[in-house]
Amino acid sequence: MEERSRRIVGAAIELAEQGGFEAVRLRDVAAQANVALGTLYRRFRSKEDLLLAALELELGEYGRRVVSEPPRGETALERVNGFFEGYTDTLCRRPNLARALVRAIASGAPELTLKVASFHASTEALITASLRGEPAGERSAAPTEVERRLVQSLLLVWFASLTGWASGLHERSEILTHTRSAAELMLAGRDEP
Amino acid sequence: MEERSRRIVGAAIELAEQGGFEAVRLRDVAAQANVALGTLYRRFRSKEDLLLAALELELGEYGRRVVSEPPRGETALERVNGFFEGYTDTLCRRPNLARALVRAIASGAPELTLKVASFHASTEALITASLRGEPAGERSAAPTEVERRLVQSLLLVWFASLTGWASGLHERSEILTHTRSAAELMLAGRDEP
DNA sequence: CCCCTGACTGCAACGTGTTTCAATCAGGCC
DNA sequence: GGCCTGATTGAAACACGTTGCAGTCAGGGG
Repeated sequence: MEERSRRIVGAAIELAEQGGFEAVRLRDVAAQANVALGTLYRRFRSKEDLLLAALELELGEYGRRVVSEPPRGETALERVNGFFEGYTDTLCRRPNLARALVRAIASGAPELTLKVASFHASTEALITASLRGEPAGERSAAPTEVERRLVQSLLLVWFASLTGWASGLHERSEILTHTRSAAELMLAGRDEP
Repeated sequence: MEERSRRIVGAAIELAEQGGFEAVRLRDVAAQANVALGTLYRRFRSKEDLLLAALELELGEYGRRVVSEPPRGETALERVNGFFEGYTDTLCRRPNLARALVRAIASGAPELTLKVASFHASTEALITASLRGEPAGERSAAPTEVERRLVQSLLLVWFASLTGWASGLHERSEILTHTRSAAELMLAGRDEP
């Protein structure tokens, strides 16, 4: 990402961290990034688009680490739980920011579809890697049908629970409770290689 | 619901049906319901609140039917699938409207927390009734721990997939594919009474 | 019948996301 | 150096959710 864009995203992150979604007033973002409003709109299609870029920035680093070195653990269940724990913590460490980002990704604005899809896709890759306990990459085997369904279901549970937390439905800890409990139900009695 | 409120919600539904979330301009809603804008705001706290009321109106009838007479089927899996099929069809029959309602419920506006929680709670009751194949009510036994987790996970999968559909991530049919596949994974090998 | 209260109305105003536009600037190319 | 192109700026304007307010109305209690 180019320096000017990074500055804009950085400003958005700072504002979101302090006051959540509503505090990210685009005039303020532009001002804080020393940029005209028009420039912001040349680089980001909307407020949600900007926050989605922030989301990638926030989780990208962690994601790259997991791809090359998935969580350790004896069983698939432990590894998957470990992954979600780290992923969720990374995101939710700064709650105001996290809520703002989640709100953006859940907003359903049609111009975001592609970016949201790619976020989901890369999260699925991370879950798959954790499930298997081996790095993701060109050389890893394509997921089996069961793996795909499992991973998809886990992603959906995690994501719905995350948005539930973001809108005040439950505590942060329940994001993991929900995900864990789904993982247990689906992995019960499944063989380990 | 009082007649005037119903008229307002009705107007919102009509507009949403035609042009989705953005077409629900509150000035238009008020005009079409023959009501002043202030009246609308006396009765609904926000646009999302109004659409949430519309959601209840849309699904309430179907929900009441399911509570008293859950889907038939030999296995829990069949019954649960049957429920989600009906529930999803009822909602998604008018796609523009459905997308608008889903967008409202997923918006994460803090003033909606209570209503959203109650929507989730009643949906959980419907899933539980379908799982068991018996009517819900005062007299039914409290759910076991496993039932609770199962139902919760299914709700989350369905809900996340619904919002995914609403924001253009995938086809309507995949909402059921996802839910079914999670249900199969979680119900595999579970005993039937 | 009169009054009181609470809802309703019409309208103006505000805030913020988004768009537009003319003027300016920067940097590569001749 | 002069020029062309595309990005940037500053500022104004628009759309729509939301709020505030002064005036009106309805209907129930005295």
